[in-house]
Amino acid sequence: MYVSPLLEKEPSMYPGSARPNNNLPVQNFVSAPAYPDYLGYHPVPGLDSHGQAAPAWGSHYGPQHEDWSAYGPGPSGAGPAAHINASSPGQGSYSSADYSSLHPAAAAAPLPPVDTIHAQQISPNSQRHSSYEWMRKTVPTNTAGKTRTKEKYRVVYTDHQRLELEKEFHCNRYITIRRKSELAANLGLSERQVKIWFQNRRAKERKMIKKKISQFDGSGGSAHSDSGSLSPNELSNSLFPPPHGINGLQPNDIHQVMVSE
DNA sequence: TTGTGTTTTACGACCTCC
DNA sequence: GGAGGTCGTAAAACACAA
Repeated sequence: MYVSPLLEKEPSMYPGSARPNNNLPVQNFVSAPAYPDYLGYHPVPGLDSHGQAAPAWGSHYGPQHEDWSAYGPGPSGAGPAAHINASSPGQGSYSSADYSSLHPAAAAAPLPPVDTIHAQQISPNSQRHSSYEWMRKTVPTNTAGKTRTKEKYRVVYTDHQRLELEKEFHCNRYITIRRKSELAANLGLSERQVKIWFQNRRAKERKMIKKKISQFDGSGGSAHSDSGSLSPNELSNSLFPPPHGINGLQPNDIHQVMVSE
């Protein structure tokens, strides 16, 4: 089973969904290859003993999405994030400058060389890291995971939690029951939280696709012809079809079967 | 410092599938 | 009926401009 080496180091980091003190040893993220660009994240087949080896991005879910580019430019050096990134090379930004789901060719292109990734990762380009500031340490003052129905409206997930969730999302848009359990256990989140995170993450992706499409439409770009008469939702669904068979095989499982054979 | 806009968690309503 | 899906929304967290 895939357990991040990082997670193994902190199996009980966060009881419940509690926001831990931000004394997270994020420096340890060096083992997370480098996420300046999720194109650079290739799931290692051996990482997941139950065959969760992530498929090539586009195999089941279509090409990667432009939103990965949103993870860059990362807080690499400036601003409040600097203090952690300086010591956590593995926590670079998720920048993917050229990446766009609307450009399948980009997804089909070979992965950028490591040097490129590294160059992006350490790029000082950090003018706007607001939206993706999650790479940095954030507010720590929560106690145990509290929700709207409890004492506190919401918690802020740690960088570590988000990173691992993003990694999983990068591999698979839809998480399997097993992986959900594993992630929840490893990250100190509830399975419900993991599920909702994925739901929200997909929603975010759809939103970004929609936005992208509207931009194309607005600019009268020829790209419109590619999606033809597809609505944003249709396009999104065609790229990332929802799984069928909730408790049965999901796309991930199907892939697992294919891989294992 | 404050106002504003965006992003992030979390939930409810409703739907589909088994 | 229960699980998970999307969609819409609330509100906290956050960044940034004035």
